[in-house]
Amino acid sequence: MLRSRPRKPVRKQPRRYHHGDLPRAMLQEAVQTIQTHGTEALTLRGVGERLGVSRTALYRHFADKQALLAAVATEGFRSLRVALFEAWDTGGRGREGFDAMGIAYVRFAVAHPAHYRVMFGGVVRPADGSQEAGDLGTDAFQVLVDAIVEQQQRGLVRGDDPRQLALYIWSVVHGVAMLALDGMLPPPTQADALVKFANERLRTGIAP
Amino acid sequence: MLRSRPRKPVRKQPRRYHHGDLPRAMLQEAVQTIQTHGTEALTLRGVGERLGVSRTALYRHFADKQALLAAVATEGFRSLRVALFEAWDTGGRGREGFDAMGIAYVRFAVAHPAHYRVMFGGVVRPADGSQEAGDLGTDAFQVLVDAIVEQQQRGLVRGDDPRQLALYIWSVVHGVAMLALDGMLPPPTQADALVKFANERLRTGIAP
DNA sequence: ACCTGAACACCGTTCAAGT
DNA sequence: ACCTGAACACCGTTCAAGT
Repeated sequence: MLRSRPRKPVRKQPRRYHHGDLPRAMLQEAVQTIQTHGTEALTLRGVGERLGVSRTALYRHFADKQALLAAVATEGFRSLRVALFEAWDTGGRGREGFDAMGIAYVRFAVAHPAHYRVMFGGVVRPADGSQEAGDLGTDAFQVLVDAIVEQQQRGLVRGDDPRQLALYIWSVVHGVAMLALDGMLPPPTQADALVKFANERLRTGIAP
Repeated sequence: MLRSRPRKPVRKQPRRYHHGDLPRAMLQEAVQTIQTHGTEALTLRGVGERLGVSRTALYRHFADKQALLAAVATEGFRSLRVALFEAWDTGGRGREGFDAMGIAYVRFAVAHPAHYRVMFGGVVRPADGSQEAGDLGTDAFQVLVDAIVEQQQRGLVRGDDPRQLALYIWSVVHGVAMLALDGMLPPPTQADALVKFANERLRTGIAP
């Protein structure tokens, strides 16, 4: 709608080979389709059509639709990892940066809801090519673990196992993100408010 | 596999009308199919076939596949609400019961992963008949809010807005559940361990 | 009212064939 | 190697017609 790029490029010339990086083009198309029209609107035939390529050409680069979705998930984890580290780093690598990380996490999910669901929606099975996605998920997770360790060294966080602390905190932001995506937090700014509240509770606990 | 019930009932008689509660039968079939073979294996044609009913008969009771999935989600929220209240109530409606609630929540998700994903996977859009599902989600949520209020009255929980506290705690258990479903917590017992840890952190906070 | 078969449009995927 | 059209099996959904 907001894009001026035409959906179906009209070819007056006879169909020619797609010179260039077709796998990358497919991935971009898939990500964009999911972002603007939802995952259920993603069809291999549509991707090929919009790229001016035959339907079966895609199978040269991705084993099947699952593999393409796995690549989409991988791309998402890569972006998420970058966003998290940036928030942590520019936030001063302390209490403030950590809070910024939480906000950045939820904002990423809210800004790319369908993409986020592909990353965590169970579409990517542990069986098929999701190992890469899992590793990248671990990479994003590692940013969180590192941030915790650094805070522990500064005496900002208690000395529990940083991996378990990270799992706990990931659970919180992931949970907030999912609730936001499911519309459980009516006003859109409510998500930020909940993250802020969650950050406070994470620090001081709920005991009176 | 473990069931002895035949997949495709053989009818030697000419097809007869399905006397009985077809909507309920459909819902049960859908829930069972999702539980045992995954959501992607759920097809209206298959449901009809297994029920000994024509494909189009289903449309008399559910507008479309989305509506059937919405009913599945509703059923899930109902079960979850029961499981949560039971854990809270038999746990003594105190600190122990509250911890039991958290464990019960995650166990429900782990025991019915596909069903849980239908409830929270965004399949049920806010647009179509998901209002009932949303209301039931609110019902399950209310159990949590009530538990918090009761603990506040007993001086077990600080006097914050119980609704926001409930959202926060729901985020935690929901996040743990999703991570467990995505296989981020390798050993299966790891989920229980994380919930236990989360329950502790919820009480005392992560500040040193 | 409730159910039926036939038909439509649309998928993912495969395959023999082209350059 | 990379791409193509045709074909196959399988969906969700609609519709005129039966009881």
